[in-house]
Amino acid sequence: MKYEPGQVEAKWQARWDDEGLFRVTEDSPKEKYYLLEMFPYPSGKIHMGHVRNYTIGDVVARYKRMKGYNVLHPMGWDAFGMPAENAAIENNTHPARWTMDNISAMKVQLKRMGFSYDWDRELATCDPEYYRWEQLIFLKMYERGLAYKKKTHVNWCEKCQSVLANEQVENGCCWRHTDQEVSIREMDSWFLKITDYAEEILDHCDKLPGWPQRVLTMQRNWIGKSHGAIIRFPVVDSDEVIEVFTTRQDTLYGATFLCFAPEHPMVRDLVRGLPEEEEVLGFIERTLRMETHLRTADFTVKEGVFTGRYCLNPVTREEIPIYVANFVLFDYGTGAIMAVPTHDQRDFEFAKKYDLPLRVVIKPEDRDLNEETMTEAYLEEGILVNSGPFNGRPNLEALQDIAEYLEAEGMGRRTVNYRIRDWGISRQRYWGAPIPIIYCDHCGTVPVPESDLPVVLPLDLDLRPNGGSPLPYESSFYECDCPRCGRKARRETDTMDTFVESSWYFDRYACPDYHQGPLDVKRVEYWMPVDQYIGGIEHAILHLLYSRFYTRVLRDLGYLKVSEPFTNLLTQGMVCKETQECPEHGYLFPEEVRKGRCALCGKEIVTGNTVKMSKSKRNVVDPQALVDRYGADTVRMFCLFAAPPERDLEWSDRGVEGSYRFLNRVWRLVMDHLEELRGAVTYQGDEDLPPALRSLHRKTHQTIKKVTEDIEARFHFNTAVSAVMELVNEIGQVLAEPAQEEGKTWSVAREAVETAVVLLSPVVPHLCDELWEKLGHNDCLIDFPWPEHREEALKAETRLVVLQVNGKVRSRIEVPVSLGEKEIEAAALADERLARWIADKPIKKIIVVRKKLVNVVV
RNA sequence: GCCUGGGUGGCGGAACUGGUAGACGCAAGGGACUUAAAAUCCCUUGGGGCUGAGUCCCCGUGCGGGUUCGAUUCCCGCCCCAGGCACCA
Repeated sequence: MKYEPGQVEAKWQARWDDEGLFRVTEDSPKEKYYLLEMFPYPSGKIHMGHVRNYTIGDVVARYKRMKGYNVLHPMGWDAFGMPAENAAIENNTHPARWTMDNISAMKVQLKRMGFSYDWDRELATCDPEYYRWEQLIFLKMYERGLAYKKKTHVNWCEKCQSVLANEQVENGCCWRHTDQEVSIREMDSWFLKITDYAEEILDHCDKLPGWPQRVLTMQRNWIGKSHGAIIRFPVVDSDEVIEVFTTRQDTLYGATFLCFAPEHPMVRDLVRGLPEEEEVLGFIERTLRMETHLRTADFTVKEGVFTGRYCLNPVTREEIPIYVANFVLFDYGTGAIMAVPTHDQRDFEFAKKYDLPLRVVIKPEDRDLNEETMTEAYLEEGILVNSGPFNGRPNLEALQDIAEYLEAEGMGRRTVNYRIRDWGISRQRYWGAPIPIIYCDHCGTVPVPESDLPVVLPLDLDLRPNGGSPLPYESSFYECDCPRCGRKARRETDTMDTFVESSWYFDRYACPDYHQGPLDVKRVEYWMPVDQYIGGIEHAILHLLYSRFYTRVLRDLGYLKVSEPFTNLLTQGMVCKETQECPEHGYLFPEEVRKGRCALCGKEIVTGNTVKMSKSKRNVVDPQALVDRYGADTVRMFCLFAAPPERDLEWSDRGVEGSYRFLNRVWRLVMDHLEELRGAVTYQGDEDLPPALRSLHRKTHQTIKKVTEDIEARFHFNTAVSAVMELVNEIGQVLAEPAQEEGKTWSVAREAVETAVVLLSPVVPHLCDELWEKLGHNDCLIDFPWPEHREEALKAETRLVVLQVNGKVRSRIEVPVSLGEKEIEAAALADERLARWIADKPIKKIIVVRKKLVNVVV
């Protein structure tokens, strides 16, 4: 009987479905285990990245279930977003239609992969039953001041016709349209106050031992906490005071000028009516037209313009000039800096360019610095000079004292500054959750009453061909009555960033059918936190940081008991493949290449580097085609076998063949000996065995131990699969040789074969369930307890000891396990080959490593 | 520039706490079976050396040093690749 993956897989998928095998409830006596993979955006087809992510998750889910946990393994759809709008415009369809069609198609594909999801908990974020609760949460955040509106300079993507959070800008371009430069616009936007939670989120980075260190490091750097001071510089001939943030108040006596960021609103007031006004405003306009990214880049020349105004250095009482400079960031600190050219390289370059004064205030212990001859800023530690009462003090020591002095004198205050900014969530897009706010000429900004939720996104309207949102043009949507005064009012037409939906979907999985509120506190308390979260490394900051923020907000709103959403995090690497390029036709899809030549023109193709699979490079493999050809089990196995999950996976068609061959081998191993195996009683370790069988029995239990450890401790499925391959190889060898004791042979073989099938079942569940049934079992393997190795079976009579002379391997001997160190040493010295190497050289030292190695130093 | 990973055969990778480098798989070559092919099975496969082809010798984990009886593993310096961040005051 041939292995027919198509038939086997259809049979078992139908059976799992019929039995509702993966449905879970909260009333199980078993301990809960919440396993989650990042939900997909319904783009139309699953890609290799999905397959890899969800296969890793499925193995863990099935393994944990077999280990006796009540496993929640849900799946849903991150269903709002711009691609739906773009596709809708292109294909003359509706985003809702496009999205729902994609969901159906991808659901079929996911089911075809045999993933063990509880589909009863499926949710789509574009469903009003989902986003109504998101709107409610927004209102509660608004009540608490966690959602607010402010004018900001925002990143604007022309293609999206939408604002991008700073975090969504990549290389100065939109993170979705990497060829679209981001420009700066002033706009009124809604923000969520993630900064209120920055300290807690940062602090708890230390309490996430189940997260990869590098993700935590990235998040810590993103939050960017620094201690410093805000120092007040009074403006000459004015009541105004300029506040600057600095972490280097120790250099305050050396501050010889001050710089504003071009965006700073104070600048316009300061220059009003001055002869410098025109030049300053011109400079600001020119500078702002450059994107922040480029403007502040390392290689950009530091430029600025004098405002014509001066302020007082609060400690030296000197009048110092005020500049506007391109390198000062408006969003960091106060948007203005004190410039200390002697001890900051940027300030130094600026001062040299505009011939501004320098004053050294820190000197190295062993020499003096000269302002006239310095060629760069002195950044090291040293002793304070020219610093009034602080002269002679080491600069780091004086940091605190100077801050206290400033506070005492009313010149400033100590402060903690964060790099992270509040989360801008306003999007001028259609396909998103409406922000539940109404603007009334009389009452101002009025929240939509809870009883009026959800504010439903209207579906029956025409999209605008240029890509902008139709909502501001749809009077039936924006026209409304003010909930306070009843007069005509206008509804907010911005929708929310889709990261809002993905910041709490994992909570909703606990109670997707709950209608009395966003979350059923009891059920959420049962499931949360997620025990294991699995997804791509590309979400290391944004999604994961927002989710950590949202979890705390929901906790403070009383919906959640936990602070951290994800106890353990596994970030998997990318799926890569080499590119293929035709000199004439450019990048080619794999199916456009025939025997190393372009299918279109016959020219020889050039094989390029191995890079992340992407449509633009055309180095993509469609999982569906592979599943059709080899079956889901083969695809699953290859994804796991080719590399450990955290590493990038290099795609190899040959490797897939290899996985398919192995599954065929397992199939034949069982089917070729089915009668004998079924007739045998599984060996229980209770009888004496001849050496070959004892070895197989030992291998069986070694494999159990190895596979369990590989999955449990480090998710190294590649080595787990290797271990089972070794076991299968050894079974094959034993069965190939003529057996001495038939009965015992089949008995031990049955134990080995069944073990291999059970251990492989999380990886290739269809094949294993089929073989399991053939072997005479009725239940699906997911309800079979994961095996435990028998310590007794691992024991051997002899062991290999490596013999070295001066650290080089010269011989190997088998010794009885019972031998002590002294006896092993004696056995080593008795070895002929070793003796040849020692010869008559005097033995200086003998090192015996417990049960492994003897090293003779001569 | 900074931060974080990584560099091991023809290829993907293994070696878990400093103890046999290259498990397992792929590819390649040879052989068996077959009219033939596919499939399957068996053997060889890091490089080099050798009147005694041996459970032989030398070299070998990016490069150069070091610690150690012993280093892919630890330390110092350097090179390269990938990802992230960047005038952070």
